[in-house]
Amino acid sequence: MPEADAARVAATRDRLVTPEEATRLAELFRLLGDPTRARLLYALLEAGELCVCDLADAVEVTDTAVSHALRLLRTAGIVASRRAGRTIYYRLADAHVRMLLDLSREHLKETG
Amino acid sequence: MPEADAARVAATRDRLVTPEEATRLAELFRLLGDPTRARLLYALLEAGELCVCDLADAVEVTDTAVSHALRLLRTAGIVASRRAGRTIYYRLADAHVRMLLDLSREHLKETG
DNA sequence: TGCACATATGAACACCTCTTCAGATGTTGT
DNA sequence: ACAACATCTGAAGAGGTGTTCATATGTGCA
Repeated sequence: MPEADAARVAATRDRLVTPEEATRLAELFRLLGDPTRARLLYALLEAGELCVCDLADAVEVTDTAVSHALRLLRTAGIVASRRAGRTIYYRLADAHVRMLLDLSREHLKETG
Repeated sequence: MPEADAARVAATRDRLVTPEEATRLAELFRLLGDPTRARLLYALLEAGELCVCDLADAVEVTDTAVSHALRLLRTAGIVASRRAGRTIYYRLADAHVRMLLDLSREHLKETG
């Protein structure tokens, strides 16, 4: 039996996905897996920051539906918000989300 | 109907993914957004290749459920299969899928 | 050919999700 | 304080989804 390589062992353990983690990952994907929410997110990817009414306009759904959708995305940490007077601006929460959206677009482009 | 920043909305809508593309992207994410399917995919990410019965064992669901899940993933081009006798081995379809699964894990790790 | 095995399929049902409607909350300007 | 505005919230119904059960297909071996 070869000697244990601590770094490699740690790296290997990192790769293991527990049922709980998989469930949380599924939850993340599930939130992206709705046409309205997906369009909202890609709108934010392009625009950087938009308020609810602009998002409703861009995606062509009622502001109520947008508000409901954004609440799910916000509580999941996928988007973040900032208040300016009575309007509230939303943006993608972090670089990982942006990369995720970009990468999946690549996938679609190359696989048809 | 709330007021909207017309110029910004127009500029965003121009570069925006089309509703059709967003719908297809949502469809992709939706398929990843189920605990059973997610666990199957991450099992394949680790193992490389597994047959239906091994997947059922690993994820602890009936092989019928696995078969149903794999059909969705297969017709969507997320997994590919190979027959060896009466057993059928499944694997992730391409590098994009692998990157998508990896990247989302990163997101979860860093955002808690 | 006949049997056991691995996987696939179709229908049915319980469960969840998204949208809509009506109304509430919080903010700005007069 | 009031009215107009932007956003949020809760409830309810239509529609979609995943699992299960029973059965079918296809493969290898005797």
